[in-house]
Amino acid sequence: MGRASDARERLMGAVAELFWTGSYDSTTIDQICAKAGVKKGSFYHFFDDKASLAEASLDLEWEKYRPSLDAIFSASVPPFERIRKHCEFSRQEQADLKVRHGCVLGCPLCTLGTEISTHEKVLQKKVQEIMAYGLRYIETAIRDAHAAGLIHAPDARAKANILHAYHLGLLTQARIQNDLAVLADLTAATFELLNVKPPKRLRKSVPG
Amino acid sequence: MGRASDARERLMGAVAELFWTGSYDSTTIDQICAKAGVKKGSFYHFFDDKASLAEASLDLEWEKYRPSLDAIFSASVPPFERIRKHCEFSRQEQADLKVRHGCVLGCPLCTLGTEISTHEKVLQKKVQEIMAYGLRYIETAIRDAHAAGLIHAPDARAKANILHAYHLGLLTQARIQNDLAVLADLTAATFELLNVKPPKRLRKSVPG
DNA sequence: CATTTATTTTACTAATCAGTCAACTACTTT
DNA sequence: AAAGTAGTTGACTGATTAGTAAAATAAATG
Repeated sequence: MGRASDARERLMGAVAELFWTGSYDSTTIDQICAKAGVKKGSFYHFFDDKASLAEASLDLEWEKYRPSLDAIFSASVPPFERIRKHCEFSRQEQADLKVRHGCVLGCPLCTLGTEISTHEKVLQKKVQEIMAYGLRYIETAIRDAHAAGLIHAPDARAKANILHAYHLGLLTQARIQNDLAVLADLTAATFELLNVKPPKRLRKSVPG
Repeated sequence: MGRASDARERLMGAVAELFWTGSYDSTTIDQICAKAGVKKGSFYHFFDDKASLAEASLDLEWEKYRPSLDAIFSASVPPFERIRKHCEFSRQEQADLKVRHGCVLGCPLCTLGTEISTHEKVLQKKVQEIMAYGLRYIETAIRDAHAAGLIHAPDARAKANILHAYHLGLLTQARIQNDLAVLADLTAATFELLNVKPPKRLRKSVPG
């Protein structure tokens, strides 16, 4: 088996943070190595280049993030409650990041995807793939809400697309403004988009 | 007065296109010079560095873009019609870009702002400034629509923020997906967000 | 026509970059 | 303990990079 090492994992972690707190193209391999505490020779032992590392890192970060979404969007939770929790989780996450990094960082997929889409096709595809996963959680929640008669949304995919685009747009704005206040309206506006009042206050279903 | 030159303008034009079709950090000064047909010495005659050029370019591009928005959001046009035109202008613009560049490019401000916000504070501020201008057009249209009794939106700013975030989110997705189809729903969804049917088909105002 | 001013050009430096390589180390297997 | 395997290291190369500086050129002015 040879020598054991977690350098591969350290590199993936370092790059995820550097891309998020900075940008893909401004992050050099030397920087990544320094942050991970790995020498450049080792970098090239594990990865072909920056794009390969980024690809592996996206997979890993998604696997680490997935359980959170699975919990938030659990089928055992009422559909609107899922959406509310998702909004508040997202806001809280950004607040934590601001404390830790001094900046509102927004959505890492969106940030990376926007930057590299025109010139890193392999990464673009990976970003698309993971984003599609994220959309499905919302879609399912909408579909369940429709089935429960809580909302009229015969085309759950379309409705989910709207919520998702709004959510990403707001996170993007929060990053650009570097201001958490941008996210203050996230929950309320999301339910405004659904034409319902947020749950907890709402016990009466929309007439079908 | 010395020797006349449009090298300054050529540089600003080149950089605007390079940032939009690629990214800020991956664009080198040599590339910019090559595209503008300007030697590097001349570059540094006119600008201190890439960020200074970017800043000047943002101002210029905004001045070139402004008349389009002024026309679309003319007070002589009914408020919903302004919003509809804006959506369709945006979609058409992306379609033209796709023909010209082979890629859906999304919103240049958003793309640049997302990338540089954490590490180019001067540019970030400039992006914020111009984005705020864009938001005001929507805000005014919403306010006019409310005043005309077409919609119930006592907080025009908040409503405009929602439309704006959705619009940016969709453009971002269109860039990441490299797919114009993402924008197909822009107009309809925008009016769905306003809880009204799009104009032209709508002649009856919402009951107040 | 001489001077001033604005722009252009070329050649240059020094730093940084991605990527290579061969020697070296530590662990596992036989 | 010998051999094989996996990971580490540091020194290296060549290309590309941002930025400089001084001479050359072209237009405007007196």
